Amino acid sequence: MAVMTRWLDPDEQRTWRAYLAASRALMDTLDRELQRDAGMPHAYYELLVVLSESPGRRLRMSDLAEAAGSSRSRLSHAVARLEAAGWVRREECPTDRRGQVALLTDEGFATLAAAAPGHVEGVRRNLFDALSPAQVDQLRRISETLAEHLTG
Amino acid sequence: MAVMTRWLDPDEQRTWRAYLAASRALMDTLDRELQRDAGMPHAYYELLVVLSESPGRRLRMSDLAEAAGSSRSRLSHAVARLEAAGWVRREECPTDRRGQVALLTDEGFATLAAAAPGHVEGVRRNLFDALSPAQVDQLRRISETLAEHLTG
DNA sequence: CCGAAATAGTTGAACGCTCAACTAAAGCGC
DNA sequence: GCGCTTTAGTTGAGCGTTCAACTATTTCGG
Repeated sequence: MAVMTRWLDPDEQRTWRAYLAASRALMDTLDRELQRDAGMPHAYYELLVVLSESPGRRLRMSDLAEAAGSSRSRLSHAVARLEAAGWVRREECPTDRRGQVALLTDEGFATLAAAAPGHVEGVRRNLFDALSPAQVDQLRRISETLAEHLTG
Repeated sequence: MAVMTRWLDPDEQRTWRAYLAASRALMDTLDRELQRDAGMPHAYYELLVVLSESPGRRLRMSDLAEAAGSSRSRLSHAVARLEAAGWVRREECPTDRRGQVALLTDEGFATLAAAAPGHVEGVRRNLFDALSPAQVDQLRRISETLAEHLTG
């Protein structure tokens, strides 16, 4: 059964290629800055942010994985690294003996607090400074739609 | 010298988090699909696309790196893999004895041709189908601005 | 020309992610 | 209560990327 491929039209092509170039450049830049200034990749920074905003600075592994859009395996490996760095600790979950709770340490919080200003500056410089307020609004709507479409 | 951090306002926060969630979900999905259907990550697919569109299906390593937004090191490793898979060959550059030319093989072209319809469908399903034509246009302008801002 | 600096590309180690396989504990059906 | 299935999380192998160090060639200043 030969189904015709709906190829991308020229506008879609341009959009897709520009999107790829921009998002790769943006994430590469932020990742490099964060690695240089805080000694961690952006994905780890995000985990610390989520933990820092959770009540008691702690979260079940599954909840942390979901909040960060991470697979369980990825999170296990990541938390192992973060624990080795002294930024996160694991504790047994009191209500489910299968469970583990990841907990941001004071040292982890301090590291995050030290890294945050530089990182926010980076996000500003590399993303928001280049866009008009209207474009920021458009990007928010587009991203929320896509996130919903992809994960919801 | 204490410089106040220009923190993100709530709208920027929302935008940034939605963008992160969406772009990660999108690339993860496309990467998984391409790995499953074509046995290669998205980054390698992009390299084959660039080569397939170049005159003689060949490009200097540096030019390929730039066209794909890749570091030289990344490209060296990638081309080594692609060569082992039989999809790319390396040749000496006739005009510069330091240089190498990467060349898409017939087998590489066939693999790309086989993978393309499924991948394009994936891009459509996961990206364009969720957006209105106006949003596609907005995303194109935003991405082109950002790509320019980040690399230009 | 000649030496210094720039450019092209590769390499290996360290690290992060994916995938599949695994252990252990809940939950569910009857 | 007793299996069966589902859920929580970990593990190790394999792969892709980064970074710094390295070789080889070319370019440029004088």
